Amino acid sequence: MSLFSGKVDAGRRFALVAVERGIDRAGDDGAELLYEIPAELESSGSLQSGERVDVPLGKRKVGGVVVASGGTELLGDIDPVKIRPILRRSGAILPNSLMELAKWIAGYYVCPLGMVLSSMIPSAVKKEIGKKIEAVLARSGDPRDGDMSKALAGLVQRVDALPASFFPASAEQLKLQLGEKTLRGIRRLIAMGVLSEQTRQVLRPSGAGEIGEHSFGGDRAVEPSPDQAAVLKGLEPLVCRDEFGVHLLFGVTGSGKTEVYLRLIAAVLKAHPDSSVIVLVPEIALTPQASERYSGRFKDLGVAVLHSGLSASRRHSEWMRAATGAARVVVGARSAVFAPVPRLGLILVDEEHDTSYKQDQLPRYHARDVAIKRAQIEGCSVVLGSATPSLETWSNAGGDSSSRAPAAPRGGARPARYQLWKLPHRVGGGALPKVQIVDMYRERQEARQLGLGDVSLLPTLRRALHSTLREGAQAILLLNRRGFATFVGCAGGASCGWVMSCERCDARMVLHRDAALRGGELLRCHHCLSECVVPRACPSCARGLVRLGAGTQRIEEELRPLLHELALPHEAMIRVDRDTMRTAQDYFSALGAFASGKARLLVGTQMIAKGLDFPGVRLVGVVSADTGLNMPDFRAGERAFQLISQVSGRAGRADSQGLVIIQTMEPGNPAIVLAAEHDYERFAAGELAARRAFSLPPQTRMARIVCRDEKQPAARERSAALAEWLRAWSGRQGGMIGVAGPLTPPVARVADQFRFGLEVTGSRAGLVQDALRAAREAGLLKSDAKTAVDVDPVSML
DNA sequence: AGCACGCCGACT
DNA sequence: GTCGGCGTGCTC
Repeated sequence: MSLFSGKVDAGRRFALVAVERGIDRAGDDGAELLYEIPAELESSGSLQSGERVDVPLGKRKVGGVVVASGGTELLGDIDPVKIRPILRRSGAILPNSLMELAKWIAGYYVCPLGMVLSSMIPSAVKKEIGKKIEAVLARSGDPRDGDMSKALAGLVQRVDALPASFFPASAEQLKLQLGEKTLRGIRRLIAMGVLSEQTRQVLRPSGAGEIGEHSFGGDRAVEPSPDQAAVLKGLEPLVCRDEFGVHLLFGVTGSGKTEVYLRLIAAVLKAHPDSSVIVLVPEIALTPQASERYSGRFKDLGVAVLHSGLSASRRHSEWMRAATGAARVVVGARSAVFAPVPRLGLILVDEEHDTSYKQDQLPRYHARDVAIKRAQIEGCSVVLGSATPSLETWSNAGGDSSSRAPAAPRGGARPARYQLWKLPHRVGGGALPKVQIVDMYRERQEARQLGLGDVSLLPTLRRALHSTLREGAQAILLLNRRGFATFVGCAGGASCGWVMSCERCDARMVLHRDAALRGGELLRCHHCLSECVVPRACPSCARGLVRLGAGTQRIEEELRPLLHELALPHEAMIRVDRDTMRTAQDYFSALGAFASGKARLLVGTQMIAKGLDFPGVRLVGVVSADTGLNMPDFRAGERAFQLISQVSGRAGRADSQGLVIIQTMEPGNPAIVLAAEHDYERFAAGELAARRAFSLPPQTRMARIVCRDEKQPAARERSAALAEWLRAWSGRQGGMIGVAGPLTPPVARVADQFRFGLEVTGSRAGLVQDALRAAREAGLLKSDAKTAVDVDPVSML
């Protein structure tokens, strides 16, 4: 250290950087690392909090985000020789509001800050994909003297006549603008010093991305229905007011929620000309159809669409358009909640109940709750929309008026109950579809008597399908199960009992029969994705095998003869599930074929239940409403209700009334009966009463901790130790926290990892937070490969 | 996440 | 003796 070190240190600048790796030093939430800012890095302005930088970490270079910058006061007790310099600023920058949001997410969802920040910025932006260096020309000085031809002098004059904003421009652009045939004159001007050569960075998006961008102008503002007008009259002034507020738009399928969204967006953008609006939709609903409505209506204000079908460079450019305010409407799935708009005017969360808003990897955030927190930070409104709101949202909106207990606010937001707005009727007076429940026990007997054998499509659905297709209308069949058969076992039944299960998971393997396999069969584990061939006979007793439990492939096979009978081509039926829809493009083209009428029958999993609006659909069949209903998850009933309601809503829009046929083994189950009666409110009231009786969410708040280990005892012991510690902690706090576990999950082993779960519950989110924070600070709890912390889980499996 | 350091079993 | 197993902890 030099004699002048004091003096030298005084000028040195340092930055705290949250690096992208999973550094989660327990206790003091100082997971950030200190780096020195080289003076030359700040020659073009000082380094601000929120800027993305590259820093050295060990022997590697990693990305990170500056959390704070300052002088020697940041040094603290860190050994100064360890401090290394920041390598580069990448240019991307997160506004302060997003930095604050990131810190909240890191705390609330138990995740290192660096990881949260990393997931806020799309990888295409981090990798700077599509960024090109382009040579450009700028107007620089007067011509050096010397003899100049008349023509050249004229060219200089014409260059000077161009508006200053035209520069910098590429030589090619300038040539076109000046009407020159060649670049010769321009080259002369460069040589004379009239123009100077520079470089600039441009974003050149390439590849897929046209989806949803060809604005046909197909959308036109329609006169609002009386329902819509009433909601808009009340809601518009509230969302235009510059303050935090949460609203639930509860509208039946086909009630025109989107038109309300569009008008709210227009109102906010008009009231605040510097603001932008974020629209969140479930990934699967982000179709060209849907995004076109936004692009069409707000063409002039700029619409950025972020969906999984985008090329990386397109994603980068869309993100930048949102960041610069070039696009004032941002439409996207979950992660679009982090769109770095300069000023946020409103967030819309469509299909608010959709579980795809919850990220199932770190950080395990819920985009709806993050949206609410962001709106609170930025002082704007959130409008949640759904025909089947999550019970969390419904109770926060006071929809369940029988509840006396004040609802806990989501995500630790300050206690602001949501305002409830209803759209109880379909637009144009269209009727909700007629729903018929089919008792599968009864109809299976009928099917056998008719000589149909063991089929999945029972007589009533079969007849309805036949007449619908014969009359030229379209039909949708839902079965929320992929593959051909979910059960492959010994034909000997109970006398042998052998079942084909996965070697690495405690789960049965699913039989797939794929066109890609040339009619061949394959067993696949849906948990670890391993595959194997089907044994010729039972390996235990050499008897034959049975294939039970139908999936979408079996339905497809059962339908082939029907298509044949109706002289419909092979392409008239499309199967839509994760096996056939590998890319967003597959999905878009399938929907295109159905929209054009080329396809008449759509068979699929829940992928087909969301956001599609095809007026030609007259029949919707739910092949088995019981799939999912028997899941060991307290939300199974809620899920089933939502799925049946959503898919039913696809039937009979516009003028014709639709028919929905629901096949079930439990024709009396409230989730099914009330979905058939389109009675969300009664379903919610009953379900909430049950949740209260069992102290389940939304009555309480929950966090789930899953310990994993390839050795079963190790997983159990870690889980038990954590449970014991949490119970002791809770005891010291007066027993405010409930701890259940270690619990064996329904699938106790996945990919040779044994799992044990804990459920931490409390009457308020803050209590659960306190418990998690205490465990984290005691060094017992950190999110890593062996421990998963899931706050407000949406799935208990 | 990498990648070091470090403390116990089978080899030249 | 030493080579190397992968458990634990650090990276400014």
